[in-house]
Amino acid sequence: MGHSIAEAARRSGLSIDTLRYYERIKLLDPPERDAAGRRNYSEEDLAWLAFLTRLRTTGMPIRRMREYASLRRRGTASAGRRKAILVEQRAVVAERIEELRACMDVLDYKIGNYERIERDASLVPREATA
Amino acid sequence: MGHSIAEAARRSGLSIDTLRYYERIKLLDPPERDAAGRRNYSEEDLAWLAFLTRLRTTGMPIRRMREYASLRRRGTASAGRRKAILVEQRAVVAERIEELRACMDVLDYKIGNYERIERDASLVPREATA
DNA sequence: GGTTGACCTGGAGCGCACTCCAGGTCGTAC
DNA sequence: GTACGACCTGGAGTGCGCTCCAGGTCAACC
Repeated sequence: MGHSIAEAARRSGLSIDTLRYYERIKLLDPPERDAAGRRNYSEEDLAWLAFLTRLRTTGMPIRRMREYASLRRRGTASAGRRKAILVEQRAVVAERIEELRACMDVLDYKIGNYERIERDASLVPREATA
Repeated sequence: MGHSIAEAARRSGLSIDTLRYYERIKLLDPPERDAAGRRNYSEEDLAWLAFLTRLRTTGMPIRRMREYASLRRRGTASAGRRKAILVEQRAVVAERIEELRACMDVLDYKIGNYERIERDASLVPREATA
């Protein structure tokens, strides 16, 4: 019923190697194994994986994700600490978005400059041939 | 008149080591030197450096920045190629912002869950003592 | 029963972007 | 004239997040 590592990789967008690596470093709890010792990921495993990849996308370092993962293992008592981590990360993301927006403005300005150069370049011949 | 490496570092927010490293890998043209062989950064050097750090903030890999830097050295003829790089990077940034926004929604959802847990936790005792 | 292919393990290797270090040279302040 | 601090060089080292590899097991299909 569960999912092979190949399928978990496909669904999460991570490589098979990365899945095993995440398990080694305790980001992922070891999934069930079938009779032959092959990993068998549950839907819950995949949901957790999906959340991890979100955290990764926000730029959260693995160290911090491990901290979150270990708190999760401790159950409800750690909910406050976990929430604090997410709230902090939310602030990090908000700031990052602002940074990127500022950089985008600079890019737009520079791109505008290049467009002006192009217009000038196409103007000169026109004047020359007028 | 120029700026020492310490001051260039302070103004750019990079470390002295990073400035020398950028020069080694040809991101930065070698600045002037004073009589004693010490680097002397011009305003123009600092402006270029400021732009580089913007590109870095957008997540552009050094490899690509080097490409841009080398085009710049070739002068006006390379303007089209340089513009193309910036336009592409603009798209990268726009996409990244969208990704981050999506992740922020997930974070908000999760944070909301934790808040619900907190409310429930403070509700139970109230009911118990009622 | 042999081949194939997906999976397993432990461990080495890699690319990136720095960061640090040893050992040396200058110029200024005492 | 010497102590100090800022700078210099070439090269080694670091931390992160994977990624790859050798050598092996196992189940299924021909």
